[in-house]
Amino acid sequence: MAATRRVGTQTSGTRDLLLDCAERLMVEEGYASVTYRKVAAKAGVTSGLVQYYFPAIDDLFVAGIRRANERNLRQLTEALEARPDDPKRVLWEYSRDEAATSVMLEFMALGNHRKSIRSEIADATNRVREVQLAALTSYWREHGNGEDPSPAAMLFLMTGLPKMIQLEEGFGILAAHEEIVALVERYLDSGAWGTDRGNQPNVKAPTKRPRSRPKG
Amino acid sequence: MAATRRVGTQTSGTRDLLLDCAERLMVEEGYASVTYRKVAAKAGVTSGLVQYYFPAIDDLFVAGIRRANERNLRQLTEALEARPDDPKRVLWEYSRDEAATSVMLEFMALGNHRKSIRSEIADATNRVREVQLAALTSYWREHGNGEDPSPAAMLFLMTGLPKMIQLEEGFGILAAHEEIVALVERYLDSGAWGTDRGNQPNVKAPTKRPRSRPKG
DNA sequence: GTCTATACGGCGATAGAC
DNA sequence: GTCTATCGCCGTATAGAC
Repeated sequence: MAATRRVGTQTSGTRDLLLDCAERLMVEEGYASVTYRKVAAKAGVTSGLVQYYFPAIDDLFVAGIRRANERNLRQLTEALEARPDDPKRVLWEYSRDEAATSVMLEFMALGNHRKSIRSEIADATNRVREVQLAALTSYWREHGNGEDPSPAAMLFLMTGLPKMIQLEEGFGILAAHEEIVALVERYLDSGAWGTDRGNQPNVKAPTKRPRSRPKG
Repeated sequence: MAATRRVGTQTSGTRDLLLDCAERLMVEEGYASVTYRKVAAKAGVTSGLVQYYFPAIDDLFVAGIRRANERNLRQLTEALEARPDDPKRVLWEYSRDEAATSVMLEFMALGNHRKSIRSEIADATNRVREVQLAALTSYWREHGNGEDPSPAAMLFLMTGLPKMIQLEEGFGILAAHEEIVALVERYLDSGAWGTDRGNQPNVKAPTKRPRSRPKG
């Protein structure tokens, strides 16, 4: 509601500038440093002006989540289209991107007790999930063998495990993360869950995961 | 360091009272409501007195994490001793406890940008993990068949999946949570990962998971 | 050792001046 | 559209009463 509000001209460069500054502050110092006063200082304006565009501080976060999610959706779609032969590997690698996950975890932490942010994250996640599930499902219809986990379960594993691993690693929690990763990658390489073709592990992709997805 | 500080007599009832009030505030309203002034009001003392026992607000959280972790460790040990025939099921059910997980997630959110809290959580988690891994490992030595995931990997799955599920559910993220749960429980019932005995799914435990572990 | 009183700067939010 | 002034709450520091 308030989140949808758009103050100023639609072409307002100021608004985008403020979002850029807020996003950089968030990445560099965490959400606790995203305050009206600090965003204003970074953008070279007064804090009142920031409040003009984002009447409540959560409006700023919600707008940031939306913008970042649009970026992610675009990138995900491209990655899926570029590699239609193995969507589950695409999702696994997509979810293992560190920058994007750390920002998502940051937002989740922030949303833990801020209703408007929490539901914005749910919406964003569900939109991404829709695309992911569609890709897995259509692949499953052609190649699935009826015994393995369903597309929805596969999706949870391919996207949930990397997030859990990164969450724990960020805290310094010891766990068999490398072993889990190796386990999944062996599974992906085996071509399981879609067995009518050999499913070579990599046509051209290296064995290393990407590390450079934009941080939003 | 500052966290180790102990002001007042060791038997100070005031200190424990303050920790109780802080914990209740945390559960009822979230960590954002755990402030010197609110804890003091709840305990019927001045905020200065709270500061006397916990010079920085994070000291209060750290002390709370420690106390809660001791409770959890005690309960986990009892549960493992009561059911030595299937430690992985004990860990699965232990990790599916909602109250304990939600408080842990609360602390993780809090620790996301508070160094002293983050490392206290890591310590607490690793201490619990040590006990869990020891139980799984000794079971694995007697019953394992050498092909399935290692004890450490099994531990990550049995404890990590429930946390991920609860994290997502708390946000309203749609995912195949029920299917994953069913999948794991079918796996547990099958007696896999320790196949020399039939491993009846339940000797006396009901199929429902516990819901009442103390919230720390 | 325990506890109170007070002050300071930073925060989100609001009302209103230009 | 832009910016200022002000409010109440926050964590923290300190001085001192009992």
